[in-house]
Amino acid sequence: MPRRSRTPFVLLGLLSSEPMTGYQLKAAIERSVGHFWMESYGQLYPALKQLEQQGWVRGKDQAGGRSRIVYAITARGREELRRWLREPPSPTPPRSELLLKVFFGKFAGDDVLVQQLTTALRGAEQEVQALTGLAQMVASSEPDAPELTYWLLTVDLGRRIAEARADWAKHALQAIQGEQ
Amino acid sequence: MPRRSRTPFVLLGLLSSEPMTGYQLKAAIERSVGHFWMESYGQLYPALKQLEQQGWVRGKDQAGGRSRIVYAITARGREELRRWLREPPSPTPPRSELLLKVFFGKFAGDDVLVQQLTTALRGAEQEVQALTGLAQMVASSEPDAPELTYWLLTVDLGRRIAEARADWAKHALQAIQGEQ
DNA sequence: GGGAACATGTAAGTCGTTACATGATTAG
DNA sequence: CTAATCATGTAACGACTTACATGTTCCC
Repeated sequence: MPRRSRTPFVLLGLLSSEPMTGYQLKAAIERSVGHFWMESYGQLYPALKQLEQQGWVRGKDQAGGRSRIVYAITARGREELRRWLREPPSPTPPRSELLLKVFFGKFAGDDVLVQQLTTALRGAEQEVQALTGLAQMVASSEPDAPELTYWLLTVDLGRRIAEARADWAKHALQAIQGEQ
Repeated sequence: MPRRSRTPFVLLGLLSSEPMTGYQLKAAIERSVGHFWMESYGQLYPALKQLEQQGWVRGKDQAGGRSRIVYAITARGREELRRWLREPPSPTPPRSELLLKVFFGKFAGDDVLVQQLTTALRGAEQEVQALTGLAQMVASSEPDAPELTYWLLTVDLGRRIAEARADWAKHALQAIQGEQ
């Protein structure tokens, strides 16, 4: 059984707050869940059409002017979103290219590995910075938004994982260099 | 440009140690890098054929008896592996279904979210246990293997991230339940 | 007038999983 | 003899990315 796409549910989730066009949905994804989820137009527009066929959203062609289709979630759509939210997340097969390069590190020499780990450390530290900054910015600009708690939680997991990666990279560098 | 498959390099990496059949490679992947990487036969066998066409591995048909093709890495293959090991890992687009469910949690009710987070906490704790046990088992059974350091490092990142997820889940549960 | 942003979509191609098909060998 | 393991592969399908194509509207 092929793993099911979660694109429809991202769209339903965002349309639960307010009706939007496909283009606006793309922007909303980047703004709100962009730090842990992304969609391309090639996924988004076909998914919207399918959602409409299923009756989970309704699209209104804006008459006159620029071509625009504003999509709104239906009662059925809300129901299906709630059903999906109750399901346990399907386990993602873990894949880390960095770890592959660590594991086979001996075949390229420890200097290469040190280089990779240093870059990874920098990257992880930058991500910690970026997510910390993001959280502060949004928390101060929209301190009363009701969904703020949930949003902050999503940023927090990203930050904790980035911190774990940074700590690990430091540890790994010590283990490699200390051994030489 | 489409993202390049890393399957060939996993195979090259494992064949760097010793020649193997496709079937043995599958088992070796599970044993060694299975906690952060997996391959299916549907990827593996075609990849081996392509690697042979490129001259990065050489396959020897076992004459007589059961049909077996033992693959060995070539000098060219080692070169290409080293080249790949020097390249920075291509950034993986982050996708977390759990975070999606947290972010849209309000649409299903906090009780659903608590359920999801509790399951996630249990899962993360189990993973910490499993990886800790794995590290101890291998470290004690093969204490002198030269590649042990590298292997332990890969397990360690997994463990740290699982710990971060567990800590986060606890924090999230407090944030949700404390708010009610 | 021109460039940025708004807006919708498709075509081609890769990646990857799952399920199926087939058969030989070995251990009990 | 028979079940597990060893062994190789393919077909079908779905997910996803990238690049392309096209046109409008707003702001300077």
